[in-house]
Amino acid sequence: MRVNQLAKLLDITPDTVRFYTRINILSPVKSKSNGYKEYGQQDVSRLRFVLSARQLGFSVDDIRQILGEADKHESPCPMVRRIFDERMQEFEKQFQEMKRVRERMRAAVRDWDGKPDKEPTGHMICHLIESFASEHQEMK
Amino acid sequence: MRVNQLAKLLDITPDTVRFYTRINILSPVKSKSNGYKEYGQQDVSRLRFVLSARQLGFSVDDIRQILGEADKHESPCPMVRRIFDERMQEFEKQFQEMKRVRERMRAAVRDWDGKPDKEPTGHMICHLIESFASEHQEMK
DNA sequence: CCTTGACCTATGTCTTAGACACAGGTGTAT
DNA sequence: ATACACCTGTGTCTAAGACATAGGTCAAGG
Repeated sequence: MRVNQLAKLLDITPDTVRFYTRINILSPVKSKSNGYKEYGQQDVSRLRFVLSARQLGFSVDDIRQILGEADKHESPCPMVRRIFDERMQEFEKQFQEMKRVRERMRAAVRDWDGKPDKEPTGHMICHLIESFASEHQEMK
Repeated sequence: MRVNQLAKLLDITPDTVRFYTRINILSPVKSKSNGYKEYGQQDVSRLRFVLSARQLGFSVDDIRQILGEADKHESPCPMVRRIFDERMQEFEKQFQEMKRVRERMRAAVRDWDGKPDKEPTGHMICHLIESFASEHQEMK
């Protein structure tokens, strides 16, 4: 099984497969005849695992550690729980930040709807952005 | 005014100021005596503008274009409105994706709460992740 | 046998918006 | 003169792939 076939099987791009190969999460064998990488069943299930973990917010580096633990025949579950708590906290923080930005963007749409365009002056670059900023948040 | 002082004034890190300097958004003059960069009032207002635009979801490259337009004494407002619509669409898409991930993470917490840890087997790396994945989404 | 053309491959570089590490400079107190 | 805290510019690094490039493979057709 070569890179393209594996990618299609799991509905990802060949570049993603190549990426995981490059960082040694997948270990295909190099064909002697043409240098192409041949992926086996082991790679398929490893990659499936990687994709599942990515969907849950684990970083690629997290996954590397988890795989390393499993490769030593030790249960990765405690590590998984611990890392997951961290990632979830970080994710929540980012999510709340995105919610704030989203509200700000929506407020800008409302604010700009009736306003005209203007030429830049010596102390104004774009009055839309600058007047919105001075109205909607404290500047120093 | 040097990098640290400017950073403190606008409540950002010196590295951020250096970054905008490196990409020529800010243009301090190099002191002949010690090679330090001296920022002027122009840089302060430019940087203030950059920060306001960043808060609204514009990319640094967007801001570069907007500044370029204003530097040519043309109104950047039409460009600003156009780019903003794009960014808002992209942002919304990302936001919805994050909402989905967030729900998935919460479901995983509930799912894992009662489950025990397990040793990895030949076809299971971490049963928490893998059983969650097979229950909660279609795999191929 | 050769050649076209479609498709495939591995490798190297690029991306964002700064953060970090480093080596050395400045300036004040001793 | 020296010790020390703080400051500076420059160079490198980050995450998770996407993209560009140069070349290889293989079946259809001449």
